[in-house]
Amino acid sequence: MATSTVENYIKKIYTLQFEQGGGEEANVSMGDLATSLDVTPGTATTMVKSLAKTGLVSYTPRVGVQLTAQGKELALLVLRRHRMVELFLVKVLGMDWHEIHDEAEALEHVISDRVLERIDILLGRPELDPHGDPIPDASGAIAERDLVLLVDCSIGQKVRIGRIENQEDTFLKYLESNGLTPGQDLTVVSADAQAGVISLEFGSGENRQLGFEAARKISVEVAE
Amino acid sequence: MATSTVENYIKKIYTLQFEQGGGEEANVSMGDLATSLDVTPGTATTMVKSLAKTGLVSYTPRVGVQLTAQGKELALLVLRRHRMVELFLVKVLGMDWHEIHDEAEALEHVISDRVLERIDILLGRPELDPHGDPIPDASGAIAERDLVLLVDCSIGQKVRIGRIENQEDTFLKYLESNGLTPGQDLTVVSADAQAGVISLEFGSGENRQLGFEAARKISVEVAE
DNA sequence: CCACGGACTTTGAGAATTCAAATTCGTAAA
DNA sequence: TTTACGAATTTGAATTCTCAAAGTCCGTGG
Repeated sequence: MATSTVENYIKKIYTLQFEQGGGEEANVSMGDLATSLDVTPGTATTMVKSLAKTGLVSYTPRVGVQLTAQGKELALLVLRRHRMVELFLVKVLGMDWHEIHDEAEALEHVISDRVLERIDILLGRPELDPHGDPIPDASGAIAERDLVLLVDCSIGQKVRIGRIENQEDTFLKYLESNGLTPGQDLTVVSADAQAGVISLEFGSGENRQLGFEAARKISVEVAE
Repeated sequence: MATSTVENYIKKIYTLQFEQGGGEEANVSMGDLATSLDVTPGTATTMVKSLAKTGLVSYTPRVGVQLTAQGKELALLVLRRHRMVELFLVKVLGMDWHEIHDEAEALEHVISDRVLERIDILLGRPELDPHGDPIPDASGAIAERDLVLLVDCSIGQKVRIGRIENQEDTFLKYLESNGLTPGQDLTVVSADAQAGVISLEFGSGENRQLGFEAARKISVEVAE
């Protein structure tokens, strides 16, 4: 079985390749990988070479890594465990939205299929984690969505918060206490490009202003 | 922080020293330790020497190991996590009593204090795990009980199942499907030393026979 | 067409954990 | 006492993961 370390590398390569990079074709550089895993470049190179030997990635020296089909499968499984655990911690254990990431980071490597399935049932086959990230299903499929940055929305659009791009603790805490969590429906009331402020209205009629800076950290689904 | 391996050694030394051995004074032999951890004796010796260096155990070559106060504290914390997780898996995730041990074995090393506290609250500050083993409280204290083997009980005694000494899957499965779980109240109706059979009565009036072999694997509290 | 700089790779080494095999210790029996 | 056996320890080596530092590759500016 894959060690925690291997799972972390594979997961990171996945997010770098598919969620921040250009998809199937994209190569993840050793530099980026090393930086985001907080190891030295030499360590990343060594590890990636060994991952390549086990068939989880394909590696071209001085170009980068890509996941193989097998690697992608593992990545999605780890992501599934991570996100399921996060949701579980919030929904079942009542933990705060902003304190769950590190817990999930540790738990994601030791959750068996059996436990995962139990949690999945308990939570009612959820599709999104508390950050709004999609949870791959047991076969590794992820529900695709069309997301745009809140800052790019035009006036009058009805939107639903999809995911939060920034995982900083203070930001999450702010959003949480202001009801700006994934799933929340909003209407863009106005946007002042000069002032850099966007105005939102909740279903309840309440209003809230957000700076462009913050509105760039929130992705939304636009209602048809 | 202690690695999983270190926690496993400390936990095993604890159970060997206190739960199967002679308590505070007892020395755990390298042989016993190695056997129950499924490593070679040389490995146990090496590891124990390094544990001694970190102050978790005191080690006398050719005599054995004992936990220091510090080691005992760690052992009780690990035991707390293990047992709490087991109970959690049964109570919250609805898993079967006999399939939880291995899961807990992995999870016990990655449960943070924060999560542990949440689970503790969710379960209502429980004192016993599903096998009937006491769960140390957050400060490491364990509720003491007076247990005797069911096989040693005399006729007419009212008893409550305290713990199951044998963790074999098939045995646990049998007990579970026959209602012989910790907490269950029973009366010893008769015992035939020649036949090696003991007869039990449930509160419901139902009766059940158990061989001495099995009755030696069940510990009970005797009602005053 | 070459030197530079930055990114990447290689190399040597160390920590943690393990095993197999050789050695040593202690004691119970002779 | 001396021996012999079983238990424990030591030794040498492998695995996995890591770092620091030295070496290599390659696109860019001159």
